[in-house]
Amino acid sequence: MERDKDKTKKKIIEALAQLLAKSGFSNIGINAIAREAGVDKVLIYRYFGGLSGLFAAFAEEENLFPKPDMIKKTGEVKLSSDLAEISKNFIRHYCNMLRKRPVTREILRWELIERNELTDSLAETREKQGLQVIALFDNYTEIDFPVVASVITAGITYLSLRAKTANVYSGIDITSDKGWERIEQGLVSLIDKMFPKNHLQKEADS
Amino acid sequence: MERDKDKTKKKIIEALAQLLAKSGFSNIGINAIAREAGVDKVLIYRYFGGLSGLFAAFAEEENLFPKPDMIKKTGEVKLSSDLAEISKNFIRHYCNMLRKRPVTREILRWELIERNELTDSLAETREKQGLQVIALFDNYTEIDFPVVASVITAGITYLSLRAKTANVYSGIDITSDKGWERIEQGLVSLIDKMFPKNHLQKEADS
DNA sequence: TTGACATGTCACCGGCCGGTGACTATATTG
DNA sequence: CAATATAGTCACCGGCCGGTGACATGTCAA
Repeated sequence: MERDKDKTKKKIIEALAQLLAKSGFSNIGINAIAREAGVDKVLIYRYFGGLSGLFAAFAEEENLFPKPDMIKKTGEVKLSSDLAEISKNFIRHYCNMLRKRPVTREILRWELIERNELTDSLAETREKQGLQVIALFDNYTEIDFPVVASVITAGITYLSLRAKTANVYSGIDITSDKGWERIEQGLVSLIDKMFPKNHLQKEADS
Repeated sequence: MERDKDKTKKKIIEALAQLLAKSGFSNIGINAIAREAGVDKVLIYRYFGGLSGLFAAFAEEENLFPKPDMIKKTGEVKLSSDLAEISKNFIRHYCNMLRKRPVTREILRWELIERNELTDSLAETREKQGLQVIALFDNYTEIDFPVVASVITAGITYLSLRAKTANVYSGIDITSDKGWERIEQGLVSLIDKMFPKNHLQKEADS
């Protein structure tokens, strides 16, 4: 008997992360978490008030959806470069972030099935950051930028989730680093098409 | 007692569709399906050999992922218009198809979680059709078209699934017809950017 | 030291699950 | 009519689930 409440709480929270990374949300339950943590399930009720409370604690604890570097701590956006560069950086950051965060992916997966304290919390931060970035493009009206940005990030999200149950999507390898470099690169050139530097230059390379 | 094997089989298959549309795949199980069909569960084992067999039968029965009109029955592709027009038509078809097919959406959702006879069957037809369309753009090398097409269709898929648990994605309304018209329109103008008719015309409207 | 409290253990409940064996009722065929 | 195959019913099993009450054990303060 360890008799250390804080340590036990931490063990439980880490067990949740472990379970998510290992087998996704489908097997998440009081029994499974307690088993994984090597702790009696009644403690989950006592310390967190059940699954919901544990989810809330987990959402606060972990850095599930880090802000891109371009968004400073103050929430201000670094405007050092043009819109195309901002877009490219965001895409690169988003791809890498998702690729190296299995737990975040599992929660995004979960989010498509049901809502709970965890998914809601993640969805909220994501929505806020998305709006923040999109706001930069307010005066760019040649295309419906919010729609395009939404579809592209949604597409990246989908492909990163799909990689768990498939290797290929429309011929694109979605499991290897190489495949993801191709995806990033392809999107980057799309961005260049969307934001032509100027018409003269465009005329020149034809 | 009805004593009509074929009718009972149909009842079971339809119960599966009903359940999927009603409450998604999470509640799918022998007991639930039998209950929904008003039939004893042992018949599912006898007639289909269990869930897997039922899934296979269901996949054959239903038209879960209809081909777009542009792909004729022979598999040939109608080349009546230019690449931009083909892309736009495909996007429109894909959005509408997903929006009006709750069962297909549920299976796509399922596909992100686990694999079974149903999800594999749907994934296969989808992959084939995707490659067929993308093949049309083989000689268009200005951008990595397969990547862009994959990300866009993946994005549409994600947003259509996400609409079950959220109303908004980066400020875009993803639940109403109006919101989806905006998404279609936004992508259509993106396509126009990707396939400029010619440089003279492009120069003219600036 | 002793009592009170916090921490952790254990056993049990009802409910749903997938799966199966034994049964009944109907239809068919000789 | 009788024998047999087929369609459908029913009861039961073990296992896992979420949830709870009763208990044991350690800690700390009066």
